[in-house]
Amino acid sequence: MATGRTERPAHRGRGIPEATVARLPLYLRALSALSERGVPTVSSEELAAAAGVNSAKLRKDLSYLGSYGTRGVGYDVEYLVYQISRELGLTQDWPVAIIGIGNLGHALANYGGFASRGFRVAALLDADRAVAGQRIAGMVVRHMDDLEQIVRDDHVSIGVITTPAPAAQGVCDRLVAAGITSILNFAPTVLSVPEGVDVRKVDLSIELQILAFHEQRKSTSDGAAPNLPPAAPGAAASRAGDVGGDLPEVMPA
Amino acid sequence: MATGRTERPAHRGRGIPEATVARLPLYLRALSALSERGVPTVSSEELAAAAGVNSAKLRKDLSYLGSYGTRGVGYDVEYLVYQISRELGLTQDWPVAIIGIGNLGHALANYGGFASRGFRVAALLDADRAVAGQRIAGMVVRHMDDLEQIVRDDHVSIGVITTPAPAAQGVCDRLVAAGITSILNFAPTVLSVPEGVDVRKVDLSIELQILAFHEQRKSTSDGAAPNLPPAAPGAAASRAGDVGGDLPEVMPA
DNA sequence: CCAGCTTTGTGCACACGTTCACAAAAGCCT
DNA sequence: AGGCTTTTGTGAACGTGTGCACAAAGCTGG
Repeated sequence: MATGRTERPAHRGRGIPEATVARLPLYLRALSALSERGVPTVSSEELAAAAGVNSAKLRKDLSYLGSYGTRGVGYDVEYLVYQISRELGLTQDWPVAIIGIGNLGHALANYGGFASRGFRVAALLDADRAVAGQRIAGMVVRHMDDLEQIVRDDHVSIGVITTPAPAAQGVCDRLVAAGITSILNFAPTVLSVPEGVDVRKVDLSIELQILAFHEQRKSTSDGAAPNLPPAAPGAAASRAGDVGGDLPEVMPA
Repeated sequence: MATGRTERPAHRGRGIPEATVARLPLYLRALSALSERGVPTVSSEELAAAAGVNSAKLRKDLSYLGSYGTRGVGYDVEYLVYQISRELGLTQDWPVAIIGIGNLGHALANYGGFASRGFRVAALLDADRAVAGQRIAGMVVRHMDDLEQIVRDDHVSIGVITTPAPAAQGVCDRLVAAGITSILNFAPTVLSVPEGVDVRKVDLSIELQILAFHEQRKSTSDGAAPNLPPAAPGAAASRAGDVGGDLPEVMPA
């Protein structure tokens, strides 16, 4: 969505659909597991099951990468691991900086899943001078003042923001100014960035709210009557007067 | 996707598109900020900017909830906060259990964002008896043995899995057996669940890989030549023999 | 009470994503 | 060598999501 290349005819040649890109890591993980078990080849049906998608989708996804795979046999596991890794850019090193060493930043610094697949935690930073200087996961936490220098010297290419929400935009701006063009944001805020910078968001609270929505649906449709009379259309207008009233408690009655 | 109601004509009446549901929490957050600043009304243009979406999309999203909003004026902030909250099911209490108190589970237990909006951490569980019994975030960690009883007694409705990957499916199965139908999974595994159970996945490693993909694109299209000669079609077949070779290092040459 | 301005709600067209279903390719067995 | 089986790769139909553009609705000022 942030990647608005002007001239993209379709997805012929080098254009892989965004939805496909988002699934490649899933396939890669399943393939890695097969590889470790020494499985030499896998069919689209088996791999799809392992990745939790349907097989037609998997085949179409893989077809964007090229015509790997052998009809009547399946896909060579090792070869496909390599092709997907290369496509995702995992054959190179991606130094990552984590900014904001609170509970979450601390956990991420220690998180094993980070280290695998070319992602290397190159630096930990915090704005609090009491935190900077501490050793975490074998690294010394640096102070925010050194951000620009660290990005430059360590060739940091991805910034992970785990600060409190109010600080996130400021940190983001500094990262962008320092040349970072890929940001993973854990702070519950919308970050605004210039064209060409990719931001991905991980938001716990949003995920829970989506779950709650579906959960509510389940319980209201199973037996209990939907807890709202459709509230005559036009109610918004007739009610627009009582601004400032504590509607949340009043309306539902 | 998991919600496969047989008869859903379109989105008239009570059917809100999934994409819209995913954005409602965003709007809600923006609205809450406005509410705290005492702003009484907001236009679709302003709210859209605050939520980082375009205004037509926002209006269409809100129109699924009903015809709140007043032409020529905008939306009443408080009223809309309430309507979205109700639609998402946030007017009720959602007790959450966190299973797996490692780095991440520990961080989540202390995470403030959890507590807001009706989500309440009702229990922390771990399979390790050395962890069970510890006090974290003011709660005593319970042992996995008590899972079923805790779910029942505390009316837990959402399970958060923060165990290592190999343990996740087993925990998931026990949660489902105990009656949980909403799961937030942080373990890097595909969980298989019966129909009717919703699973949402938060996967750090996948997000990083997607960023890496785009980052790679940026650098290869800026100047440097694409680092692969298209590798004659049919190569997969001719190469299918050398299984077991360390292709990853060999192929790129 | 009317004219003009603002802003919502939505019909429509288009883009993107998913799934079906099948021809083409490859291996295998007799 | 030829037919049978398996499985890929993809054309085509369908469904979902996005964005434009505008009519309808409401407010305000004269």
